[in-house]
Amino acid sequence: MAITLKEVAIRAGVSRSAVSRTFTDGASISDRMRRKVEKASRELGYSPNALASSLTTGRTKLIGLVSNNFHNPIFLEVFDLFTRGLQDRGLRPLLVNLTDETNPENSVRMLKQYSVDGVVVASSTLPPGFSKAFRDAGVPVVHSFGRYSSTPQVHVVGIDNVESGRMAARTLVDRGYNRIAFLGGPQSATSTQDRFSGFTSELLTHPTVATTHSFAEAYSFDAGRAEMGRLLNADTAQAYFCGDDVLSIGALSAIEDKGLSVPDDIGLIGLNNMEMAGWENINLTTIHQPIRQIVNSSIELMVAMLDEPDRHPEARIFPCSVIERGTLMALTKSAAE
Amino acid sequence: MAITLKEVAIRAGVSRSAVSRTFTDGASISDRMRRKVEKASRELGYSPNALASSLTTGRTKLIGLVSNNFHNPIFLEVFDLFTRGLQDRGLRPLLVNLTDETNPENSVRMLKQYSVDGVVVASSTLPPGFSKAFRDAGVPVVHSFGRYSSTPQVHVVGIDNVESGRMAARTLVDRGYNRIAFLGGPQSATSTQDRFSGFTSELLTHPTVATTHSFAEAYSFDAGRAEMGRLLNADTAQAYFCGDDVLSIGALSAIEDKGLSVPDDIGLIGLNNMEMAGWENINLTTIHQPIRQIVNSSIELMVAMLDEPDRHPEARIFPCSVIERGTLMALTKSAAE
DNA sequence: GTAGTTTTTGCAACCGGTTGCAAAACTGAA
DNA sequence: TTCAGTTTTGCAACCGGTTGCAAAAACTAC
Repeated sequence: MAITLKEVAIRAGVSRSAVSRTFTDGASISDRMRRKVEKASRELGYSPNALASSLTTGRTKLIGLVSNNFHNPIFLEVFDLFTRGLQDRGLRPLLVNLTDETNPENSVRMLKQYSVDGVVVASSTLPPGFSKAFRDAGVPVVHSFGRYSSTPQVHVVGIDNVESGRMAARTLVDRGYNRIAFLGGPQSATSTQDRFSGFTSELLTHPTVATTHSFAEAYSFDAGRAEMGRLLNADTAQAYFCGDDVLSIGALSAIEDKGLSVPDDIGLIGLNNMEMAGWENINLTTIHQPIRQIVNSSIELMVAMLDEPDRHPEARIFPCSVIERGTLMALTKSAAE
Repeated sequence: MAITLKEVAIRAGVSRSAVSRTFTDGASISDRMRRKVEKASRELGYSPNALASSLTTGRTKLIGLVSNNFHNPIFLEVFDLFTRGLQDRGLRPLLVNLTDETNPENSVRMLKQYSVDGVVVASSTLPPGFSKAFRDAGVPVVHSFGRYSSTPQVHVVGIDNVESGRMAARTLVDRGYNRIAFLGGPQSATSTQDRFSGFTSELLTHPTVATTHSFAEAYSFDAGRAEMGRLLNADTAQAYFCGDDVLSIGALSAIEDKGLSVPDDIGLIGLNNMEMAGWENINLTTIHQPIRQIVNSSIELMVAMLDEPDRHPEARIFPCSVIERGTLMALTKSAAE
C-alpha cells in the first residue's frame, strides 16, 4: 500500500542505501544523488516509515504522556502546552489515561512495547513511586506537577506544595482570620497531602488560630461545590484554603446558593490562578502556580534526557505567589473577631 | 538493552518462531512449548516489541487523535472518554494538537509516518475537507463532532448543528422573545456556521422577530465573556442563543458584572449541557449534546473500520434536546413586549 | 599522468519481529 | 507394525528501514 524505500530506489535507479541517506541528515551523500532521490520520492509520494527506522536507530520520538487528571480544566491547558511543545520538537505524545488505575505496571509494559523514548508523568496526584517504576524499567521519565523532594529519585518539575500550603496559611492569618479551614482535593493525592501538611505546620506557630480540614473527592468544580455544601451545614470556619481553584470556584457556587457572601461571610483563597479566577464576578484571591513554566521546563528536561539518559535526577521547583483579589477581607494589623 | 525474542528463544532452547507464536494468539503451538517459552520470557522479563511486529502485520494499534479544541473544557471530557475507550480496546491514542494549524498536510504526513491504523478527528470546528485528506491518504478516519451531511464523504459522528440552531430559535420564539440574537463561536468553525444557519432559517418563519448576531473569538469562557461585554454596550436583544455553554457561562458573568440579571433582563440558552450548567447559581437552560454517545459511537465506528477499511461513509447523528432550567423566561402563549 | 587523500556509493548484515512452507512428530485406525 | 492424517516445529524469507565496511569515484597536489 504505502510506498517503500525500495520502490523509490528502483525508480531513481540507485541503491536503497542512497535513498535512506537522503532522508537521514548528516549522512554522506552527493547533491546529484540527493536530487535524483528527491525527485523520485516526490513523484511516488514517498515518506519514510518512522517505526521501521526506529528499529535500527533505537529512537521512536514517541513520548508517553501519562496523566490521571482528566477532570481539572487546568489540565486541558497542560495537555495543550505539552502536546504543542513536544510537537515543536518533533516528538509525538502517546497519551495514557490512568483514571481508575493506580499501579504503574500496565502502563510501563505498554509503553515499553511501543518503545517510547521517554515518559512524562503529568499528574499532581500520583505518588513518586509511580514515576520510579518507569525509571526502574530504564525509561527516561520526568514527573511534572510531582512531589518535591530534596533527594529526588526521579526528575521532578513543579512547585513546592508544602510551601504553598504554608503560604496560604500565612496569608489567612495575616488577614486576621482565626478560624480557618483546609478544603483539599482527594486525600490520596500527593499535592493534597503536601499542601495540607504545609498548611498545618505553619499554623503550629499560631496556636490561637483554630483549624479544621476536609477533602473533596476530586479536583473538580463539582467536588468542591459538593464538599463546601456539606461544610456549610456544620463548619464554622471564617475562611478556607481550597487546594485548587476549581475547588474554590465550586465552593463559591455553594456559598452563593446558601445566600452567603464572599468575603463578608466567608473568605476564600485558591491555588493555580486559572483564567476564570480573574473574572470580575469570581475575583478569586489565589496562589499562582506557574503552569506554563512547569510544562516548558519539563519538556526541556525530557529533551535533555534523550541525549543523556543517566542524567542525575533533578528537582526543578518554581516559586508560587499570592494573587490578591477580592475573596479575602482586607489586610489588617490586628487579629479580627 | 531490552530483551528480544531471540534471547528468549535461546534460553528456552527453541526456535524464534516458537517464541513469536507463543505471543500470537491463534498461532499453532503445543502446550508444552508454550509453557517452556513463557517460563523463559518470565525469567528474562520479555515483552514483544509492538513496533517491530507492526512491520510484518501491518497493524500498529496506534490511532491518531487529532483535535484543535484545547480551550473548551468540554473537550477534557472528550479526551477522557476517547483515551479510555481506545485503551479499553487495546488501541493507543497518538495525540495531535492542531491549534494554529489549519491544513491537514503535515498531520497526514506525520501520522502516515507512524503508520497509524486510523485517525479520529475530534473537532467541531474543522471543515470536512480536513478529514477527507486522511481518507484520500488511505487512512481510515472518523470525524467526531463534525459537520453533518446527507451525503457524507467521510464517517461523521455528531449532532445536526443546523437543527440545533433551529431548536434554539424555536425555543426562544416560543418563550415570547421577539428581539433575539445569536452569539456564536469562531466564525470559521463549521459548528458555528451550521448553528447560525439553522437559527436564522428558523426565524424566516417568524418575520416579526428581530434578530442580530455576533461571534466570539473562540469556544471559551473568556471569549464569551468578552463578546457579551461588548454586546451589552450596544445591543438590545432580549435573549441570546450562545453557541456553546462555555460562551453562555462567560456571557452570564459579563451580564452580572453589568448589574443586569438573568432571565429578568436578558434570557440565555446554551448548547452542550456541561456539568457546570446545572449548578444552582448558573442554572443554564441549554441544549443537550450527547457527548458520551458521540464518543463511544465514534470509537465503535473506528474499530469497525479497522476490519473493513472500505466501509461506506456513514453519518451517525444523535438527537439533541432542550434542558429547561432558569435562564429563559417562562413559556407563554402570547408574544411578549 | 600518477599517487595519495577524501568523498560517495553499494553490498550485505542487521534491527525485532512474522509467516508460508516443508519436514518432523504425533495420532489413531487397520 | 504400517500408514494416512493431523499437529507442531524450524528454516528462511520477509517487513521497511539503517549502517559498517570496502570498493569506486572524485579530488588534490606534484
